[in-house]
Amino acid sequence: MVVQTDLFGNAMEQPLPKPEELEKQEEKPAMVVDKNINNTAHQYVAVEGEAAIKELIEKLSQQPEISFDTETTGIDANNAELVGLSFCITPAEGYYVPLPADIVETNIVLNHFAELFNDESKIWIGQNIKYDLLVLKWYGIELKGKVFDTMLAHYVIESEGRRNMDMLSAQYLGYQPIAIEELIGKKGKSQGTMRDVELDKIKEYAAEDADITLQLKNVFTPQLKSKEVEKVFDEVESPLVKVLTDMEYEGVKVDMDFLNHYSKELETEAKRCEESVYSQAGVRFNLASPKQLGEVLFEKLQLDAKGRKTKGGQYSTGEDVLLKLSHQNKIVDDILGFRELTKLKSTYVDALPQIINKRTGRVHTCYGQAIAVTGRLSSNNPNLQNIPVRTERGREIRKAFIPRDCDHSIISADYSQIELRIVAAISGDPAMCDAFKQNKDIHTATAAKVFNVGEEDVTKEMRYKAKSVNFGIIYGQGAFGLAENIGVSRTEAKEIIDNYKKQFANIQKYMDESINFCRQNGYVQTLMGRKRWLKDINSSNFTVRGYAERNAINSPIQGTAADMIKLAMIKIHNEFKRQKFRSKMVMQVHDELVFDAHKEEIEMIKPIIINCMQTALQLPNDVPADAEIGVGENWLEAH
DNA sequence: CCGCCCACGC
DNA sequence: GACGTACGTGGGCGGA
Repeated sequence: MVVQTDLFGNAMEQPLPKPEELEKQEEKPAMVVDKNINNTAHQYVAVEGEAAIKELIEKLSQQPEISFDTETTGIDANNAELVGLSFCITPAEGYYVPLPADIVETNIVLNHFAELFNDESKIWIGQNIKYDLLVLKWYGIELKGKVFDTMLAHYVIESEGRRNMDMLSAQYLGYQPIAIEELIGKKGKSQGTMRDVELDKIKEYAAEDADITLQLKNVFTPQLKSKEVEKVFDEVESPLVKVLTDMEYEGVKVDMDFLNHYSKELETEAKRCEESVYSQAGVRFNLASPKQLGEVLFEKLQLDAKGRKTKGGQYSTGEDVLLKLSHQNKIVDDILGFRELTKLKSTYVDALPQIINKRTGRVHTCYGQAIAVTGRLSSNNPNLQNIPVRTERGREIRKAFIPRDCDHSIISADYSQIELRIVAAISGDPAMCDAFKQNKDIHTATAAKVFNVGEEDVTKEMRYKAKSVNFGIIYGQGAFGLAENIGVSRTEAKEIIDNYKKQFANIQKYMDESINFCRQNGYVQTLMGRKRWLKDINSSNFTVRGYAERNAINSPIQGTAADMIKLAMIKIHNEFKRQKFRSKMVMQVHDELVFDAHKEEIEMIKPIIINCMQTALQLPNDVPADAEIGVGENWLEAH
């Protein structure tokens, strides 16, 4: 890379691109993609009429494993209509069952499949099968057997990168599938739906999908074994699919009136901040534009001669930069106020009501199960994993997440300090393990060690600093970052860190071992054997290697926490089903689970939730996992 | 339409 | 002297 320097050869203050952007070249196995539907032998059959359908079902019922796919009218599973089903049990042979637009007629056809779908011994193979399960669930259909999701198989084999079917097919089969644009047109307003595609075309497309999925399954199965990721695939990701399907189906109720009211309040306050900024600046501009704001602050008002620049060449106007200017000019308070208020309004308060499902009056997030490289879930439409909690005005938004009716309450259960407990357990550090076994406040215990005082003499300041160090440890933070974070000199920060490493010697050892393991094996892994491959771990580039090293430290910690809560979710889901509770698990926020709980069941499910969370995954060195639980009439109250 | 900047969570 | 805290999603801006 080229380092930007000034006239004297000094590096300029300019953030570097993220290390992963530096070495973009992908080292994908070069497979020639020369196959497609036109040059590949195949037999795809449209199956219509009761007799033919029953004959197909008879054939399918003989098979232990069935690849299948749904064709629908849209990508939102909570609103999509079924257009057809495709099946494949032998490569290059596929079946497509069209379903009529008339819902009554469709249900008649689907009824024929009831017995097949109810067969607990079947394994259903799909690509992103959660989508299909969710669509079917809206039709009252539940597949009782196990699932094999090729997307999830690829996720545990290689957690980085994208994995849509077209890419997987090209990369692993050398086969270019029919593009969906050929059927419904290019993305945009004029795009049609699968409902309008003539049978001959949709038959080829749909059956091809099921066929490719089966072939991918055959490629991935031996790789799961050779890469030794069967455990996390079989015990974590595969059983989680149905849990997430049910959670997405349930959704969560959102108080629209509350949000609409709150929106007006935020509007008024934001306006006041905005006007105040303009009058202080002596000029009107678009305050929502960082570019314009930067010019006003650093050129017109001359707030700071050496304003930091972003990599786009603009003045940086992030919160940390502005806070350092706040002593120079009171305008900063109003700018930050405006930022907070408009962020809350546009991203949450105004967005959530728009995304409420008309059928259910609830929001149905979609969990990404094969996105985050560490093994965490992601959430979108809406993202329920970044609902504000830090500020007073932000927290208010949590009041909008409410139980389904007055017979229900919200329960929230969260792991306490789970990542630090994992650090203690994996490193086997005796001081830290003991602190958790004795259920001490970990940051106070850390502070006592680092500052060499009795626990009863730990001040708020010391605890705060120790908490920052603990946090930094998880992310492989250095002295610079710590100093920046807690507002001390780099020298003092370095002293704190050095003392920390002395007091918790095994943690340093763990970090070194993690990096060494990665250097030798090319990957790091979680307790469940979830792997992350770090190709840059031996890079000669300091920045690139440092990034990989931090990931080598952080990924097993964050990933083990992800394994643990996923296992807890599976346990809880199974137990709720077994006992036929009306209460439902409705959200996951990394270390927290939220329930729409029937009031009559609260006292029964509370110990079940806590117990499942605490025992989901036994940590080494007998470090206990601890979970806290609360009940309320909204998400904020339950916390 | 897409990249950038910023900000929210854990 | 450089380096500079992990993982995500999304809104608004501004240029193509």
